[in-house]
Amino acid sequence: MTFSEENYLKTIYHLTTLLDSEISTNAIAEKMETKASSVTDMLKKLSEKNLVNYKKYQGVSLTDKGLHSAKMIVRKHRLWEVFLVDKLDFAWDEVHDIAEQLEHIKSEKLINKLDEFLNFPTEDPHGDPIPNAEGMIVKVEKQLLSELTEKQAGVCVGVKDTSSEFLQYLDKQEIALGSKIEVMSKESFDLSLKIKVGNKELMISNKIAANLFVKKV
Amino acid sequence: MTFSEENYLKTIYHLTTLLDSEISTNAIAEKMETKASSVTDMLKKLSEKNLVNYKKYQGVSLTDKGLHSAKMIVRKHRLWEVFLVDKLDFAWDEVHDIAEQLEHIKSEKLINKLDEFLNFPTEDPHGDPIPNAEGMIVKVEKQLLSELTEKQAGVCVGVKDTSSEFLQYLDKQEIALGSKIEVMSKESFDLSLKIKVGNKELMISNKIAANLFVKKV
DNA sequence: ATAAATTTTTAGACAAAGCTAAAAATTAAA
DNA sequence: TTTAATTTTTAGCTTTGTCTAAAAATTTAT
Ligand SMILES: [Mn+2]
Ligand SMILES: [Mn+2]
Ligand SMILES: [Mn+2]
Ligand SMILES: [Mn+2]
Repeated sequence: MTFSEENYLKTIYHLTTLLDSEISTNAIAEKMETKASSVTDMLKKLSEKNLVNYKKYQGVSLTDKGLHSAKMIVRKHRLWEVFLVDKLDFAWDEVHDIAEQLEHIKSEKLINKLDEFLNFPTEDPHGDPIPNAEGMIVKVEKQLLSELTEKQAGVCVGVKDTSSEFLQYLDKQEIALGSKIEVMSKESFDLSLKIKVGNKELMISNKIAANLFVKKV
Repeated sequence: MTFSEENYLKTIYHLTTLLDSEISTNAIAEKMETKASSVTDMLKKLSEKNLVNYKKYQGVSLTDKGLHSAKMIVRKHRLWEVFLVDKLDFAWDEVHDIAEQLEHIKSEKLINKLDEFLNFPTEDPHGDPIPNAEGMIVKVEKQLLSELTEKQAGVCVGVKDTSSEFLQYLDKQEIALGSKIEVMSKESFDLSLKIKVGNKELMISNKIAANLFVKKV
């Protein structure tokens, strides 16, 4: 499988986890910053290899084989991110681009030994689940901070947006995975929140809250 | 730089360390198991980018820029090999193919952090030197076991042939980097050797001896 | 239900990197 | 020093993945 094929499969997989339905050509093109015509070409190729179910004009979905391949790529991506953060001491906002390259290294033995070396982590540095060697994923129940109501509290367990800007904002506010966050009050006008992290209080916009996953406590 | 360009540079570098002179198109083609015509195409491209000095029909050599790039690729290859053996517990005959992939990952920060994580090794699992971040190489004086005469002894410090077959043969005979090897006698007819490793004596062909580097003691 | 807007596919081109076959240059042999 | 053998380059073709522009299908609006 080429890097390009792998990137398409991964994109289709990610889009599927957001909207569980047939994925449109345009959605793929937008996410991959490429042209719809290129996507169509690739969908034909992936369909030929039985990695996707594709009927023209009807969108596309992953076959069992395609789903498994996609999960193995995601597994590699996230395990390498754990390696970079835990072992090489990278910050959580620096690892994605490198993992985009490392996820294409082909060696089952390598990834399984890496998994063992890292002590079989179930989540990556951004709180995303890591599929195991069989493709099984441990689902952690979590919700967006923006869904909590006043006086509710939760532990930060993940981020939706993984951009450097957002992650660095969280660093600046000393919000990390594991931080306990309490909703002090909610402004009905713009849905902004006053929250308490540790013993500090701060105001965050709804946009921030809608990109932080918490587990209610 | 593409994977392909990097592989050509690395090959030219390796050939240069063997025969310090202009490298021929055919030599490159043979080593890379490709066609001479493909090599010519690539040499033009590398020359255009000022990575090699190329005059047609006159062979090729690396420019300073090309030499540095080649060394950085070799550095990555060998550091990843150390990682695989020391941290992930791979055998020394299993790591080359994986390192062939990993050497193309682009991130200076990654390779320098890996270097630190591994404690700045100067040699890879096969005894080959690892260029530092500036491209400097610590040369260890070593010679082939086949060059020793009767009664001389040395410590095994490297292998010339790094094929799985050869490395596994050494494993079977319990010869590893660091093993002390003593030449008991040498057969003048075929240059085969009777050697002592640890407290075991064994016979080895000249071909074996000509692929083992030792440091005289 | 028809027209307009949007999405998706097709057709045709291009760059990268490889190949084969033929031509040109160099090197070795007679 | 010619001729023969070898090496290297050129010319032309193929595949992969991309693009633009135009055509076709689908969806939305009137
Ligand atoms: Mn990532
Ligand atoms: Mn991640
Ligand atoms: Mn190697
Ligand atoms: Mn090596």
